[in-house]
Amino acid sequence: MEEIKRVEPRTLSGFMELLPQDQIKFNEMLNIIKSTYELYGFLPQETPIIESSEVLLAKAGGETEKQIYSFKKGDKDLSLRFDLTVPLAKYVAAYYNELTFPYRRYQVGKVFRGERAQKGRYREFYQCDIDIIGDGKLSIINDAEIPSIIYTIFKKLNFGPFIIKINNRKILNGLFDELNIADKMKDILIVIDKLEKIGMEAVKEELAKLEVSKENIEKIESFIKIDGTTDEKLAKLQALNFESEIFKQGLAELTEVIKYVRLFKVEEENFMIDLTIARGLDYYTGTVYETNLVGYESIGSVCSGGRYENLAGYYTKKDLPGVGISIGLTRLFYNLKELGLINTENKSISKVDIITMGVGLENAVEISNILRENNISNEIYKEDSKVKAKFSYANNLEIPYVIIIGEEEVEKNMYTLKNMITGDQKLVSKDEILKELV
RNA sequence: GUGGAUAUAGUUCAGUCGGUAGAGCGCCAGUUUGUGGCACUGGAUGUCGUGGGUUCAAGUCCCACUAUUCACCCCA
Repeated sequence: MEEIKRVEPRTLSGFMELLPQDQIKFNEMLNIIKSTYELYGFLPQETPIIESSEVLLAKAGGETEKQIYSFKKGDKDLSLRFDLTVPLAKYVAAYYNELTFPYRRYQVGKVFRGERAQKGRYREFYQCDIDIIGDGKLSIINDAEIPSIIYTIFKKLNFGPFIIKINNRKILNGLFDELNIADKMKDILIVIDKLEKIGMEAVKEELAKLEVSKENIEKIESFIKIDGTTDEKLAKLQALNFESEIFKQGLAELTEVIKYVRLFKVEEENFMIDLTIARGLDYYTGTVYETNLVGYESIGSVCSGGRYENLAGYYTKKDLPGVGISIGLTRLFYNLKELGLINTENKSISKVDIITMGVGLENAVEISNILRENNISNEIYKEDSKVKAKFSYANNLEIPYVIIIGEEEVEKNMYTLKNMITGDQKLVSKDEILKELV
């Protein structure tokens, strides 16, 4: 006999693979997210995992380009999508004439980033995106609807308290205008974004490294330290009396967003204004969001997004403003599991396992069909194994009911229904089984 | 890309001063041939990541490689 060279069955670093009990839970979360998106009327959208590099890298550069998975097939330069926003931009530009605006779509899928894998950070991960794209204009009220969707999802996911942090980039831009340091804005925002992680002192040190004057550092500090209730923060921002037009506009937008967030019934304890969130991504131009799980801030934002003024500028002349968010489900799932917040009690999908004792396979198929017609998931154990093994199968997979069919049952045209949790069993008819299980 | 750590059974890990390998869980069998979980009894399982070096002797010490992992950068 030829010897088979065995290969170690390993999975690449940075790629999540789950056992069935975890996958069941993961899919439940996925379903909650998708169904909630649809509850808000968002349309489903799919785009290819592979795109032409030219299309995908149209607006990229820097980090994105370094992290993207690219390869050649023949003479074609191809890349794996690294987010769902760029494919959305391409899609909207390509089908502009066939879409109805404002275009509200959701897309859930895997994206790829070739960076060093790390705790909760994967090279392949799920993003669950929603975006609302306007044709030329898009009401600010859309920016208030987004937190309401996040709110509904995290309420349904039921992993404990969470808080949606809301800010507006224009307020920050206005501040930098006011301080005459708009040229360093991008670097400063990256530093401010790290506040929660490294603390105020370290932020001040980093700002000093960027050659921000002492006076301006103090102003930035007192600005991001603005505290109080949501309404108090708005009032304090107003009281700054900044001349900057962009600041005034940002504040007006934020005020409007807060008003409608309340109208959308997001509870006061589940949202706040956080003047420090800026997001590294440079395409956000207005409202920005981050969501944290209260008590588990260290895992970072589990859902972020914001408003961008021009989605598809690299693909079309059309002016397409949008607002959207993305839930990083792979990271969220990983962190929740690490924290023990995921209870993976379901090891199987079947509610019933049908076991035969030498005879009765025909009866088994028949009752299996009937159960399925009544929407009861079930399976037949078909292997010629010992009785013990048959029951162990149901037990290991924690299938709650077993139907046993043997000589006695076939003769009487009855079934033994066993409850695997209590251990009780009884001889019953088809009708009684349905009555018990439906 | 930069810096640290780790690699032993299916899995989680122990292995002292260098002296040819262990535990829990899981798996298999039995107590129980129409009954799983619990309990008890028994059993199987290893190129000690790969290659080289030191040594009478290496899982253990040294070197290289590979893989994994944590942090930084950046981000979900």
